[in-house]
Amino acid sequence: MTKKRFYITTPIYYPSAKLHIGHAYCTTLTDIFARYKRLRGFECYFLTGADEHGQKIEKNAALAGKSPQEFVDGIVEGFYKLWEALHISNNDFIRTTQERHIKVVQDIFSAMLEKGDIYLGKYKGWYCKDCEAFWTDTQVGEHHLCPDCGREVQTAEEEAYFFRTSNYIDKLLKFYDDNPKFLLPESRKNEMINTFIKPGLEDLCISRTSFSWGIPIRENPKHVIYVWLDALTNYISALGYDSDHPELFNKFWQDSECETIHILGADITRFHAIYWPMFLMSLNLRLPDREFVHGLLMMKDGKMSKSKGNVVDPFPLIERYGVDAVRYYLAREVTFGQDGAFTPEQFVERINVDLANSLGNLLNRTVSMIDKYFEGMIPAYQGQVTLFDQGLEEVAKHSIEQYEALLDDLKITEAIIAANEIVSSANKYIDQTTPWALAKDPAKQKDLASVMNHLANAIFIAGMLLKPVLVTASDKIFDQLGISEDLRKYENIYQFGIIGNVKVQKGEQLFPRLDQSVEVEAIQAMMKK
RNA sequence: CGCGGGGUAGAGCAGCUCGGUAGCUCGUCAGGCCCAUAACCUGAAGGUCAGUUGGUUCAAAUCCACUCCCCGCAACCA
Repeated sequence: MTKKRFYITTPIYYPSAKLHIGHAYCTTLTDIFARYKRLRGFECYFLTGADEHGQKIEKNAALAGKSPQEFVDGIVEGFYKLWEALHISNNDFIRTTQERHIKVVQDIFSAMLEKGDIYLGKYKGWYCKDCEAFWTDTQVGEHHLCPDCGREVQTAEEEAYFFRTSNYIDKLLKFYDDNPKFLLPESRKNEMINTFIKPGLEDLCISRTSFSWGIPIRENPKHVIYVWLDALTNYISALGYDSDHPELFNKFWQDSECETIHILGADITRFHAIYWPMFLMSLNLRLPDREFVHGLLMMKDGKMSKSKGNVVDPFPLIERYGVDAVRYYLAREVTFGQDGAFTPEQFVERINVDLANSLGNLLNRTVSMIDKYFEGMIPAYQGQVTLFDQGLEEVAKHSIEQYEALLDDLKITEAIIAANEIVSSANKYIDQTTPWALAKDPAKQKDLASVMNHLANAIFIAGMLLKPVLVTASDKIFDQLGISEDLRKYENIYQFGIIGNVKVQKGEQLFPRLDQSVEVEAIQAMMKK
């Protein structure tokens, strides 16, 4: 069942405005999974990117007095910076305006047209003359007003190409049945079937003539490809599908030994779970193994939106609290797969409780004691000496097992909780073994040595399990424990006691405790900007 | 009857898939410890799990039905 290679993707984000913490959420969680797989020695190809076409971009660019390309270039520059700040380890970044992508989309269109899966029809919708834009029923609302300019809209129709979904509905339903783990959480599958397929799936409109910022259709250049056939194709065009260099595509997409995983938000589930498999069927390509739908990070007063002025920009958070704290918060606070809310109070509390009080303080007190009692030298492992040694080792073993099973299943939040069990058990272990008392008794030196060794090893394991999240702090932990480069390998956590006979190197506090009221105010100030 | 998610101690959440002592973090109170980042450890108070609803069962937070309330989506805002 376990595959040896992984291909994991985020959606490609729309560069009509700056990214907010919701984008950071999705990308960070995907990154954690990619790093985890690589840490365990698997090849993992991680893709993210930008979806740069469409009317909204065309319009925003005009407003900014730029060409669409100049406009998106500027915004995408911000994407790069954010991913760099978050230490996102993507292997590639696809932009739908790149030549490598455009050609593939045009070829795919041609192939589907020839095959008869695409036909020319009429698109009917609400049209705003002033904005020269089509809108959907829900966008115009009961009063049929343009969501942009507020003027009244009229029904209108234009010539457009459609993808014939009827050819693939039965195949798709069978695919769902044959692959129960394709779409997770499972409730999403029912939603797809009940909401969209059962009532009668409409054909998908895939071209427009009302604007020009898009990939032109070769066979009929007054049309540009509209959204999803363009956007979804990124997952394979980035790998070199339909190019002179299909090596990555063969290795990470077509090879059944590679597990392909799309991470996406609930709002675009339909496109990924219904149309994308259909497109791939039409092209006779392999389908993704898993699509994982994550929840939305909401603000206390509802969904993040510019009009509410409650958008959280991740940059100042990273600047003030560090990349590890922000990544940790995103992964731990909200259960991956469910909706959650961002609040400054919870942000500060999470970091203080888990990172400062538990993990940071544990490292600090351990290193201090090793300094004090053994002149900085971690004693060698000598088996289970004190009454509590076995218990701690068992917790570590259990945590590792849990962590791996959960993370393999994309249960990232739960996996972190499993890793944290080692930390809290170690803190308790200190109180149980009372090393300061052992230190006063010459007959208890062996016990004391064992306690210090167990603590160092427990912290090593916790640090390793958290490494996909704490991209800089884990190495700082290992530095303080004096663990050499060649010992910093994931497989070493299976051998409790491997750390020993090395000199610790006390450093700065890993995560200084934050002042709740000061920091909450600071974050609130960031949100107002 | 559009679709989905949710209503569990003062706050924020887990548990519900596979029914059977209601768990975690913060806060509060009491104690311990002194290695440590006023951190760490122990204990206590506080909830009968939206519904003075119906059903299944020896037994329901957990399954079924109904009702009420909140949120998201509704065919380009992760």
